[in-house]
Amino acid sequence: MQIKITTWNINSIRLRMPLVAQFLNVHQPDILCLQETKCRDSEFPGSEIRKLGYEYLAINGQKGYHGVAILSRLPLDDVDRIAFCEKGDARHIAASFSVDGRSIRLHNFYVPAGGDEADPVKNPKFAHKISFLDEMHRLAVNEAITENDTIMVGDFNIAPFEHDVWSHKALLKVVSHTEVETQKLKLILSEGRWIDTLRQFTPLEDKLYTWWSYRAPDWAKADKGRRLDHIWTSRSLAPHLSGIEILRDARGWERPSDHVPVTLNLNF
DNA sequence: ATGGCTGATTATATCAGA
Repeated sequence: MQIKITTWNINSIRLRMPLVAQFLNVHQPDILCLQETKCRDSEFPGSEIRKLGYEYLAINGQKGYHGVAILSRLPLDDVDRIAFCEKGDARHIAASFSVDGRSIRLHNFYVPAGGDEADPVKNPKFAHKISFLDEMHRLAVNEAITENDTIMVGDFNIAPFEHDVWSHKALLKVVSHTEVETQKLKLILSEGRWIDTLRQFTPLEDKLYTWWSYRAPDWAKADKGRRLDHIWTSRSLAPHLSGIEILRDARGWERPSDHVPVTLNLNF
């Protein structure tokens, strides 16, 4: 059987619920992981989502900022929310689902953006991002996670490789592509023996973006994108990976998010 | 031309995003 898992930074679930409904109806993922839902759990449009066939919801929201959620057609168990950096931010949610008789653990992250200046002394937001990555490292190299069927998705807010940004040279000092961030993310990737599935299916020398700034007058023409959204899997899932899709078209929808849906297909 | 825009907030300016 085939399973589709999508991650999408929605930048307000309440504002963009019509786009979510359109996406679910057309693309029919089994699981949709959202970031930047920007609302309390009590304000989350759960009944509308259930009517679309996504009966199982795991949400971790807060007022106005951040917020993550997992929408699923498959039953979800063992929901967990890790409070990274003890800030009270809603930036993580995990749940397990079953497919082909095996239990798969799914972690959904919203890594801090990190502010403007890539200096943890001058910029507390960048210090927070670094601390978050250090805590994420401890979690993601733990054998209890890496030696089991696990998927980590989300808006990691880091474009780790040269062709994950429109210009490597122009962005080396821009938060999301600085050396300290890309090295930390690559270390998690290698020490945890994760598979970076978007790059598994796209050569490193090909440009790959999932986000385009709102500020470009013509985002498609300028095409100054970055790959900030990720889907990583444990080694154990390697034989089951069948493809990825980045829905670039979604950036051109009416009142779009600045991120587009990113999907992994698995076969069991 | 990496902020030129966008979204949330008990708002009519400020913060955050990246």
